[in-house]
Amino acid sequence: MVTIKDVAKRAGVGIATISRVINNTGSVKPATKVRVQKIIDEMGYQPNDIARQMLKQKSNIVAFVQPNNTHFFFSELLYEIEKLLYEDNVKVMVCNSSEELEKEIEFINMLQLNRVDALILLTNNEIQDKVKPGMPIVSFDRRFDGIPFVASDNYSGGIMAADELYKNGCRNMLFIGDDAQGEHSNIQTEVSKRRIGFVDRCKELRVNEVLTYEYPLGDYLISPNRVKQIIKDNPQTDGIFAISDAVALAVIKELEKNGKKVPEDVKVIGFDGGRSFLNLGKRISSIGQSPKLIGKAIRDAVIKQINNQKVNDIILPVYFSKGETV
Amino acid sequence: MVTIKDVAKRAGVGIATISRVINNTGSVKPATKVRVQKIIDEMGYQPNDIARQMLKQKSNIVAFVQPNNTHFFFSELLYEIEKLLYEDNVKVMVCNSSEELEKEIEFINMLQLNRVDALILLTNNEIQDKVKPGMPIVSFDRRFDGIPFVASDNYSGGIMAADELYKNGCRNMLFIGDDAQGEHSNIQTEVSKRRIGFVDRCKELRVNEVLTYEYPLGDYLISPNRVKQIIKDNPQTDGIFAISDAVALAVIKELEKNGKKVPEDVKVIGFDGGRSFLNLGKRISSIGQSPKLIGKAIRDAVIKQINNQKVNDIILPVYFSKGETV
DNA sequence: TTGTAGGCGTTATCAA
DNA sequence: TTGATAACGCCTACAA
Repeated sequence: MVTIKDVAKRAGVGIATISRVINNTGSVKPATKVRVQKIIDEMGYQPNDIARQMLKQKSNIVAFVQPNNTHFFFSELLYEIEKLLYEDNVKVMVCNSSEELEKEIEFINMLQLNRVDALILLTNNEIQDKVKPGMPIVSFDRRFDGIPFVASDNYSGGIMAADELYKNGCRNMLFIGDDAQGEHSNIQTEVSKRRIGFVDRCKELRVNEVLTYEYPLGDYLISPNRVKQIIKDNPQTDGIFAISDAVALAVIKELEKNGKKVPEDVKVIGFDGGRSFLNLGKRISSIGQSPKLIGKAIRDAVIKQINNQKVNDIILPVYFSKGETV
Repeated sequence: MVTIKDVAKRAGVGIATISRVINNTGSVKPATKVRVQKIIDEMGYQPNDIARQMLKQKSNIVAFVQPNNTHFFFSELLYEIEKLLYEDNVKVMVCNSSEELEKEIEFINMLQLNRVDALILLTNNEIQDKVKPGMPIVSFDRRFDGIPFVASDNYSGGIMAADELYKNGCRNMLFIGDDAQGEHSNIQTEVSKRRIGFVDRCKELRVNEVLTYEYPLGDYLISPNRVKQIIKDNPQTDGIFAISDAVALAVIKELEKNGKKVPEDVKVIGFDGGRSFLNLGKRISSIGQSPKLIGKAIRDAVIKQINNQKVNDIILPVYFSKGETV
């Protein structure tokens, strides 16, 4: 490896001069500058980033901690964030937790180790006591004391879903989602507001009934058997709001397998925007959230955290994306 | 930040002793060890990783350079690799090139900067002169002089596709893929072997004709208009092999929109394994490649590179995944 | 305009 | 069994 010393020796100047040239700081005699630059180019010298990190005690790396990078929405979000942070010369480290608490803790610990400057955290686990106020963390879709967070307006999304179904004639509503957002769970993510908004609005609309089904966490894709049973138990249901597009998909498939037509007999709305489908069938109707907006908000929050500036929580708008299942 | 010096001072010993305790190296009197450990715990001391990197001149980070992390197969691959490298205490940095040459060059330059120890490279650009032999790079699906590479057995995949279509009665074959793999392109990726294997086999099978259509690179999803034209121009076609599942999807949709039934009138096979579809329609038939196998091969190659060991090129088997489009 | 030297937080070598 | 010290490569006062 060629170091700043090597260049200095060859150029017959002190290392400070080399430093001044590569960083374009201080004052250097133009002639010297040119000569040094030429030698730098000849030798192919590039300053060692680790040494710079050492000095600043900053890695210029941010960890993106998520359950699984193959979930399409996370991929979209990661894509936007990486693109934005590239402009800030901040790199993104992917960290898949597989929902495992221990892995999450290890990833968070990278902050103490100075391995990363900040953390973008997507988790469903109960780790409030691991994320101490003041840590350079941005949480998505989940509130922790003292940690800035970014989320979609899930509550409005729930309302929107109820309105759309109602507008299209549904009167027997059903919500289906996972237990992390359950009424009885002690974990309360922002995502639970999808259900709450939906139920609140259904009540206002005075629909005949509103059922909520919740399944154990970890089952990202609800099991077909469970769905089948729900359908069987509730033959009168004509409008379903699913907590995600993936769940909506499972529900629609099972409905059709059991002789119900979508949207004729039952209308279904998912959540995320219906983009996750390289799809040969009908397009799913969905409450959409924008990776671009969210990515921008997270990027801004991360940069502010790194610069020790105050960060405010941010809630971003959602929209209805009409497909063919309503 | 609490440093090794702070601990040493508090413990009334030299920093070397603290170092020995945290690394469990050298010899330390048991009593001292216990006492020091207690102080470490009390102070919440954790060794600064940047300082360690400084000393070893190693970051324990690998860059995963890809066109776009929302492509499902890349996501799957990244997932496997991250999981494996986690066990080696090596982190993965996501780098989206968006197929831009300049970004790829910048990412490759992170090796010189010591920002990453190695690079996993997925590219369609002509950058042979940027990846010099000996650089700690592992290339996927693309050969570069002096750079170890990993790929699926694309040629066999092409043969498999031809065989499956033939077996199911197709006699008028068509291949559709992008130009990076084109006969006339000067860029030759391993992926082009899908077409070559397909065409070779079709000739052996003496089918009536084999057409190959190729569209400009960058169009990951071929445009519907182009597909429509191809279909219109070739009404006799009864078997199509698409270079990817995404392209197969576009083709099938357009076929059905134009009154052709799949698989009754035309059979279609894609490439990647048909897993990328959270799908409401028929499952796509596809030549599959295994992210697990490929991930393992890449991880091994990366670790060997970091340890300056010789790495051999690796070709991994593909398989036929039957869906409902053949 | 330039060079010298100190320091960032470790680990490793060498004496004691 | 220990501690002082010299790296690792860079930036930045401070002095010249």
